[in-house]
Amino acid sequence: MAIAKVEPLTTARALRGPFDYRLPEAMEGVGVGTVLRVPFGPRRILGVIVEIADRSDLPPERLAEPLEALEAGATPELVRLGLWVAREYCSTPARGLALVLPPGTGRAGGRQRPATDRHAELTAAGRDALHQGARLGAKQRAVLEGLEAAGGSAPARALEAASGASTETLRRLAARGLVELRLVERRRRPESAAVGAAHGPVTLSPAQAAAARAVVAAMDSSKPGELLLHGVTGSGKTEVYLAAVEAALERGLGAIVLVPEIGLTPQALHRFRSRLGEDVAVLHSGLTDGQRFDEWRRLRSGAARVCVGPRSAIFAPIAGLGLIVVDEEHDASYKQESDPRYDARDVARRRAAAGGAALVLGTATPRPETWHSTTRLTLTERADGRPLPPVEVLDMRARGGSFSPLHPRTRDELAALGRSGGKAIVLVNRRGFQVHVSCRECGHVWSCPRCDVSLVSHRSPAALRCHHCGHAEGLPDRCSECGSVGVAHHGAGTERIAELVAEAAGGPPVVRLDSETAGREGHLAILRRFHEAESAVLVGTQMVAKGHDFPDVVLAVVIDADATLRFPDFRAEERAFALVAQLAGRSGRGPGGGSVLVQTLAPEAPAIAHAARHDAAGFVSGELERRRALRYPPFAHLVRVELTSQREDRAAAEAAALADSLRGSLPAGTELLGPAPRFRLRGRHRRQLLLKGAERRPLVDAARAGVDAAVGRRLRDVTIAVDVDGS
DNA sequence: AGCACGCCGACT
DNA sequence: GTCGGCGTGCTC
Repeated sequence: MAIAKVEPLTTARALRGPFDYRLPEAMEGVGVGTVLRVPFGPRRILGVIVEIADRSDLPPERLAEPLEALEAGATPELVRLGLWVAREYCSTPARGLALVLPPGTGRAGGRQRPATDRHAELTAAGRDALHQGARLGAKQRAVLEGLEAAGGSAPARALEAASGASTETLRRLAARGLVELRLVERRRRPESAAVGAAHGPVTLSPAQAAAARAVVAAMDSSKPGELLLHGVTGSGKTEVYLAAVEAALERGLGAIVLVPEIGLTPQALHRFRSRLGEDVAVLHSGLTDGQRFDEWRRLRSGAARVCVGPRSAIFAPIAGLGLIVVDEEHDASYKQESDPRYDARDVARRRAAAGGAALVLGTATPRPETWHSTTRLTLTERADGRPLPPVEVLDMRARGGSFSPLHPRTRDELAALGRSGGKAIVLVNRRGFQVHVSCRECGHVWSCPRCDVSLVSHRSPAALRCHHCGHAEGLPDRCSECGSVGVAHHGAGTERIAELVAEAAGGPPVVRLDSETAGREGHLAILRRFHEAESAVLVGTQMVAKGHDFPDVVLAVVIDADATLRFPDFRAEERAFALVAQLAGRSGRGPGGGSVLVQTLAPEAPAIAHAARHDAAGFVSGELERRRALRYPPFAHLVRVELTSQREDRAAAEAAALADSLRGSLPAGTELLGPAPRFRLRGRHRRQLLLKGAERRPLVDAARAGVDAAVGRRLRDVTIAVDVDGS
């Protein structure tokens, strides 16, 4: 008797599967990864088969049979991967498995099915009727003629439109056996950018060709391993990926290409599509549910063998993977910030190792961890042969009473741009440039009612907004505490910087790109506006430094480059370095060359100084020394356990209880820090515990044991999430 | 998580 | 007497 071990798809931490079900003989094609609808107590729920066994520990009379098997499910390999994610990040099997199932599975009303069109097909009898003068109505004749002209088969909708016939006409013809009506699957195809001529492979430079050969050699070896493709901005890493993906396809293997969330522009997609055609499927948040489901199925069935997408595309259902590429591997969007808090780069490493695929991590600004542990391939030149632009560091300290956020050199360069044309990008490091509002009389600061942060002042539309939860309220005209009418604004926001930039540059239009304008107009529409302008300045936050390539940018400016450094985060240094280096790489990609200005209060900080010299190797080796000295990853590991609740006392009590139970079972050499309060977010009070130790495995095991014990005590209204080596 | 069961107080 | 509060246990 076949027994299916089924993990129920509920969000509950307390529900511990798997549960055994008896598989009836009649249920065919069922195996590990199949999604079943099963009776569960008085309810019916969905579950995933995680194992097929030939016996159960339970007496047969207690076993129930599944009600139904869903058509689309995951592969056994992906079930293992999903369960691994659940364990590794101390989540639940259901949440790990949800990542590898068809999109929408288990969500209320989210279950997708293929879209179909009714098609009519001319039968032999229909052809005879048409030519041998059978009795036919005018509309019936028109339909049959239309069908014959279309080669014998056509969508019913088109026939009806062309002949003026109704659905009823077709149904009558079908009843007489003159046509056959069938449902034909229709693919809901994601939109692609305007299609130009499919450009074939470009000629690779010697360095690109050598890198591609190394990737292919790895793919062909019995133990492919991992490679870091460290190429300066503009060195043509994408061409190396494309060559490697083509090699994988030639070998009958599949590939996954991960890109940062914001990097998945239609242009980037189009490049893969025009080169690899229908072999490419895309999975990203901009698709409709139907499109996502159809793309998933194309991968599952093998109709597409390459998946391009953000973080979650690491779970693409591709059998026979030969290659995984992580483009811009330093990008923070590879980390999921909700439970399970997985890191797609670590999942990629796991999947590549388990499936015998090669892993390529590409970037101009490698993370210290990757640099430390991965064989390097290097592209030192830009693909067009142009030099990297010179970077000038502007010291913003002690500027003789001038408090303009723009350095005089910045103003001069913008003015020069205004006179001679061309484009500039100005990156406003958001963290240093938010405007908060306080009372001049009593010092009252306007803050979010649901989060413990100050509200940020916006001018158009005028409002105070919370950047964490989206709360918005009108600008105050008097203090809610003391009634004073003196309300002070502190700091200069992106709006203010954009005004100052427009002033300095004179003529050219200023295009603002931040989360606010992107939400209103759309990120791509704004970039397009900038792209199409003759001369313009793009002013905005982090997103101006990502995922695009404008050849006519001659000036890049970073405002307050070190703001990132002033935050207590062990990744602050690498983030500041990447930010400046990535933005610097946007300038001077055209014949006119370019320059970069970096405004900072910390010109000597290693992250700034190395970025100014385009010296990634120097930065990373120094940063690794610092990490070693301070015992940070990759030389030690951090596991963060976060407890949240609407009720502060519950969060505090559970955090204290969890700390107690952890203290009793900590591996030797492990530190436990906390519980520490974290600022309230979206109305939820938070407490955090931090485990620090030399080895990752015992830390994760201890955290999981602690979480399981807490669940055993009943968490009620407290939720727990575990973050491994995050920040 | 749901849902049933059961054991207690405060209403018609 | 019984309606309903939520603490406890169970789901193959």
